[in-house]
Amino acid sequence: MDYINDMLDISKKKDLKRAVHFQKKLAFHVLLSGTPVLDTVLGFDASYLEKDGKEYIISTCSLFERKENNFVFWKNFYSIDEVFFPYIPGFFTFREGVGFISCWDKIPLSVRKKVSLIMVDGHGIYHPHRAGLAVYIGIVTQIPTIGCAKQGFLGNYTMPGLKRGDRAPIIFDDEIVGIVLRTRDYVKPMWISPGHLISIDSLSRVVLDLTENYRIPLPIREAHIFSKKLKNML
DNA sequence: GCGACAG
DNA sequence: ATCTTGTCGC
Ligand SMILES: [Mg+2]
Repeated sequence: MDYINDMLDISKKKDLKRAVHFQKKLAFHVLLSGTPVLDTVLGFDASYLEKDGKEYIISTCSLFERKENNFVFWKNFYSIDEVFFPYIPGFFTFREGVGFISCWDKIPLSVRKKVSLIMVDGHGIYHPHRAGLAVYIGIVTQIPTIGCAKQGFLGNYTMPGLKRGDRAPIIFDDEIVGIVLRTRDYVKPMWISPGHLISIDSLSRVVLDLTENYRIPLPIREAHIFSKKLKNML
């Protein structure tokens, strides 16, 4: 099946019935194993803008490379597209997935193939059909992907301890689908779940390695700042 | 049926 | 996500 064109078509037609079916198929192909190598990490985020009654999404991909024991900014990419699909919890892929595909297209193949991990501002398998935005991106790119959300969603979880590194499992449909992870002392935690090609056990190690002075993982934070900067320049 | 509900 | 300045607290 054509994950890209099918998703784009569903998004443009706002076809929720097909969207549900699409997500169920997506979930079937998720692989919850693997510990990604952290060489080049990509962070994805987006911001929105209204112009002449039309809504546009400003999508950004920020790349960081590991040098020794820390990550150094490499380069940014962006795209701007009109969006038709509204924000509906549980159908985020059909809104921001469109932006990701567009931005990913801007990245040269030589750069793309260096990416060893993708971090997404949203959920992975912690989703009604175990097919959040991070799952979609992971399956389309076939690169290990992690969903890093700023808020919880469905299911059950308890809040972790107050220190960086403290965590608690997220349970949905009687299964552990991710973790609530404290990335900074005394600061609101992050809700982390696998997108594709990564195990739940390796989630905390990877996310903590990419968060030091801020709550949000470095690549996602940079993508967020960059998309807003672009927006304010238009 | 009602309310909650990633960004 | 977006509309928005200063301000309080860890
Ligand atoms: Mg975002």
